[in-house]
Amino acid sequence: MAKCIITKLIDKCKSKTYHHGNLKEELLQEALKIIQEDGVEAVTLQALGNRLGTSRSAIYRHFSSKSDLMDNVMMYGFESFDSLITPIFELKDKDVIERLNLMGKTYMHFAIDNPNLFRMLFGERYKDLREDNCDLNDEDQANGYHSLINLIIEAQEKNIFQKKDDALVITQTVHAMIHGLTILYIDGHIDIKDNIENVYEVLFRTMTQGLKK
Amino acid sequence: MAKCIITKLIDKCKSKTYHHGNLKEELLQEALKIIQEDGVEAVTLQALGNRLGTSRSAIYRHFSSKSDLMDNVMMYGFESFDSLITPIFELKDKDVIERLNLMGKTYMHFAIDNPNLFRMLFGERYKDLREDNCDLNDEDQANGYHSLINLIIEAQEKNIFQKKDDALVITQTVHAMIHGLTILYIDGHIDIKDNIENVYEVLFRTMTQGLKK
DNA sequence: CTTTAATGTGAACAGTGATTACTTTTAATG
DNA sequence: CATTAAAAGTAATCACTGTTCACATTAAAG
Repeated sequence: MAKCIITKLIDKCKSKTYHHGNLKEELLQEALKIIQEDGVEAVTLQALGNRLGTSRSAIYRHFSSKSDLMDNVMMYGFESFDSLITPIFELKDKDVIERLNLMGKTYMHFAIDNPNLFRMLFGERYKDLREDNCDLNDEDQANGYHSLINLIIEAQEKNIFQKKDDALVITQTVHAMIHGLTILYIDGHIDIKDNIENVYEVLFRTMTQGLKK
Repeated sequence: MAKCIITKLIDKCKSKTYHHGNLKEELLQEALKIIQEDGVEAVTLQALGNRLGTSRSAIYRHFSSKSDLMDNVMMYGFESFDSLITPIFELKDKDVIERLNLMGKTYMHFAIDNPNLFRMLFGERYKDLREDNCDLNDEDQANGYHSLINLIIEAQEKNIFQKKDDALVITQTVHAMIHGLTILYIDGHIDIKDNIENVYEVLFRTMTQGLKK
């Protein structure tokens, strides 16, 4: 009798089967939500357990450590980032500068929409990950960078950008410029009262002007 | 007798007076050292206590919290950063571009020499600090930024940089570009085999070229 | 001196990630 | 179908974190 009520309560709480179905997937999604809402430091095993109706140690049935879970979260993040960026390079009807501009704007707005995730993806942590887990490096970063390099090479071949500097170095220059504005903005080092779109426009114009043939 | 030996041991350990003299100052310096050596996350009250020969709770006689201590560490960091940057703007014998170039190089090399401190100073944390503690904002950042704006204005007045865009916006553009290269490099997103000085040179040339009259 | 204020300590507390022995549920096998 | 083996979740525990508080010690002021 008593057990019946308890069981019912548990059912209500979990609102699912007792073995929770796909806890692994939900852990990743919930971690992403917490990162979005309250930042990466708010992702705690307790918080995850509370929000998913499990104990905090349940995680260790699906990930070897919290670090392991966070690494998987980052892979999700990179996929979501890539799914925005990659299609841009396929827009062959738009000219090179337009595509580059769209890439830059998309890069910045992904960061504005997902500041905490962006910091995680492009911050220091990724460096450690590269050393241990080569999957991310080869697949995700190289993928995005490869497309960007090709865009720069195309610009050089069409005599829009100068050719005296190496395409890779120019690619790094372009990335650095756009990334700098992005990270300074989301970290609050550019005053809110200034129109970020305006600063972006000046930066992008300065960049393309400076790279011209 | 026994006490004598113990006292001697304690003296040997602490190698100073029992009331430690200037623990506040040493806490700040030691925290800076730990940040330099092992990163900001290695700064722990236990670690500080061990290295200075005190208990971890001794800190609370000098700072209201660890956060408070870290804020003071940041003020030290900003001072050290400013002492490198500010003199550059006074070199009136060098032309505007030279001063700007020196500023950019100094900015980047400060970060290369003190990556963990740099991340702390120009990362997300500072945003929170600005809201609470206005001292830092008004004194440090505004100070550095003010000098840079004046340099940009000088470049505009001498017809070296274009005048159609606002000096503040150009200043933010310049900062973003140099900061972007800097942070990408120290966070390991630019391959080590590439010569960072070379990428800097291309970036700086692109920037000044793009800002020309 | 004596008193008072400043400074350092050790024990406690709640929170963190992690490990362990244990239970429950699912799935596979005879 | 019943039994067994594997998978999945839990509670207790550990070492660590920052923080607080009652207490001890030292320095300074009266």
